[in-house]
Amino acid sequence: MAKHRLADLQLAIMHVLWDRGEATVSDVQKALAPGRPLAYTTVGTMLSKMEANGQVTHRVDGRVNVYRATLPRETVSRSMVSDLAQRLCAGDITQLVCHLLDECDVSRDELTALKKLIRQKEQELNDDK
Amino acid sequence: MAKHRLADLQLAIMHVLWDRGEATVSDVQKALAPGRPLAYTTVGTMLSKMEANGQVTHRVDGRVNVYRATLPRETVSRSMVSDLAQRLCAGDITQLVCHLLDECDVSRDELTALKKLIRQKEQELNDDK
DNA sequence: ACATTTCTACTACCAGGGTAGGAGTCGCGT
DNA sequence: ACGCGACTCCTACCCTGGTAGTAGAAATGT
Repeated sequence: MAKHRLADLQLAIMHVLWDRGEATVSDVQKALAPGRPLAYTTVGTMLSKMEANGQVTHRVDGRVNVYRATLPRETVSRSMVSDLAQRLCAGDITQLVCHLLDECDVSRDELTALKKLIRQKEQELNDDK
Repeated sequence: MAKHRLADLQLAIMHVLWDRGEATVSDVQKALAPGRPLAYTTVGTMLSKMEANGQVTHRVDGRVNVYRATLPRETVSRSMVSDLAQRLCAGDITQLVCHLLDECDVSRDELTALKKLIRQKEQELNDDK
């Protein structure tokens, strides 16, 4: 599978696009503004570059461009996570999760959710074979 | 905590350094060669840049430079993982692990190891409060 | 009708990663 | 003594992300 490695700002923009389905430059700028105030043109430029990279497309609506992500969130997330897993610990998932649990403080609920997730995965393994 | 975001080649180099403790340019080059053949000077240049970034140091041994990572593997791993977690799903660990399990195919053993990990983490949570 | 806002499009610039060539040095084998 | 190989150092490029200014068009308010 292709590696969709998005940089910082690009990822932030994608999140906006994913959240709303479509967005204009100014939509994106406003959405990013708290925590990341950028010039209007900065956002526009980035969106153009991203279109050149094939990460987004736009359609014209009147005189504004409306952008849309070309890839679903899931695809990108998975790709980036597994990419990091490869580069960081040669695909050793256990180790990665270990770091994750160590670094961020996980709540009890999250742990419970994780356990459920794992059981589910085990189930799938059993079904497959 | 500081964000130690290492790029591709940088990470690959760090792995070599972490594995052997110390290494010369040619050590690194040779270690990288299968799968990533690079000019001797390329490796040297990168190492210099990394020294400028504070990621490695070197000591002089005779007429060769011997490089060493300034940060332990664990620190970098944790930092990069949690960094990605932030950027990708606003710190939602569960979701991240979910992607991880979906993308890479996990073995039964890994699942078992993960379960153990989680139980351990739950224990810690209990002890703390 | 004119000034103001709102957009797009184009251009520019810097930083950092990635890659490598050339110059000069030092030691070693023959 | 000399050439060769191994090294370091410096310089140079290209690409991409990130940031923004300027020009010009189009809608909008008054």
